[in-house]
Amino acid sequence: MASLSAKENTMLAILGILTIGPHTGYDIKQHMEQSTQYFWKENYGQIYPGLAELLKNKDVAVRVQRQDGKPDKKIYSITEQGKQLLNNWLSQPMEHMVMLKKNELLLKVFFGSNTSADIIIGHILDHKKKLEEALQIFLGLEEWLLKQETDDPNIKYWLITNDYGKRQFSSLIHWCDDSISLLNKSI
Amino acid sequence: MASLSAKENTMLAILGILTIGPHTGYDIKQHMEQSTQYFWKENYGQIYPGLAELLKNKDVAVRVQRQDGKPDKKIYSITEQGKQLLNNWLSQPMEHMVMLKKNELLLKVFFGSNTSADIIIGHILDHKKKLEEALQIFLGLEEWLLKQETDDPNIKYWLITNDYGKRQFSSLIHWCDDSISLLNKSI
DNA sequence: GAGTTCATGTAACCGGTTACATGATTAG
DNA sequence: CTAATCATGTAACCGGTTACATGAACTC
Repeated sequence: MASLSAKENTMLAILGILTIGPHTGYDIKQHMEQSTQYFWKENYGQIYPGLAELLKNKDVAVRVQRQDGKPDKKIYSITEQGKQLLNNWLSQPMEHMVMLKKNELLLKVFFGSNTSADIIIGHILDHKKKLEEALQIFLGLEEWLLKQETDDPNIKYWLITNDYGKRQFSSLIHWCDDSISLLNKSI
Repeated sequence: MASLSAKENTMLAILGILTIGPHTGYDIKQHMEQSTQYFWKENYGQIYPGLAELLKNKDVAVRVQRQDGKPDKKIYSITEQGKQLLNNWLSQPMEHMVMLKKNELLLKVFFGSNTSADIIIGHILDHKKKLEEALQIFLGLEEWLLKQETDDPNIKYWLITNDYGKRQFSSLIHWCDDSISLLNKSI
């Protein structure tokens, strides 16, 4: 079980997807876009080299499926060793700080006194619209997850991660409303 | 008013800080760590080159203050042209998506079925502790802001950005509690 | 005909982070 | 005696994003 350093989390995210079932590199990206997209996403520039290194370390295995007209499919699956690696990573504590992503909206609001309140209100309204659209996706996903077989041990965890986004976005929609009325009051 | 491209937001963040008053590069970092740290932070590797380019474009001006024992202080202030640039940026719409930062905690929770519930509960508890500490900072900052002169037009905007963090973190603390009890139920 | 989907992969670019270099003063 | 603070700046590293290359099949 060689250490991974560097692109570590990328590779663990790939390994995680492979616990669900065998995937091609292409599939992995598609899968992430449907499930983990709002907190984790990789692009091909990371996935293909990541898979190559996982293969080199024997944490995954490949089966090549011939196709014509398209490049051959390389279907990857997780090995026992890969499962151990994932398991070890899962139990490792994280020293990540609680820090938000760089947020351009907040940067503009923070310096809002340098322009008119209406402009800031406009930005917040735009943001609210996007939050509401995103919230719909979480609600749709929740509904879908609740319909699935209850004996799949993943469902519980997937509902929890979905709930994280749901709550966060709901509270931010309220922030938009309250901030707008606060700014309107003082015009 | 030359276009900035690239490191654009970094430079606008610097310009924004300079609307509050003249600052050295060193001060700007300190200032960001106290005020915008949870949604915007730059390091010297960006601030010093950023200031150099802003100076080249005449969006800021410098005054050098001799010091002995330390490098001379370069005190930057925003020019009229810089104010126009900032103002223009403030009114520009953003096409940022609503997307969270890559979140290692959620990645582990998402793949939680590959380990024991206790381990995931442990991670969530660790996270909760950090959220609570961060929330205290927001509450402290809010208290301080409310004590300031009410005629400073910045205060209102700073309270709003602070509130963003406050709400987000509060709702996530609840998520921690609810997720833990959900995971405990099924052990 | 143009654009999207499937499917692989590489190369270049670009920005953010860390480490290094310098060096006096003050606090523990 | 060590570490932190003030104060500037550069260089190297590293990872993430975008674009490119290839090419058949299918949809609009």
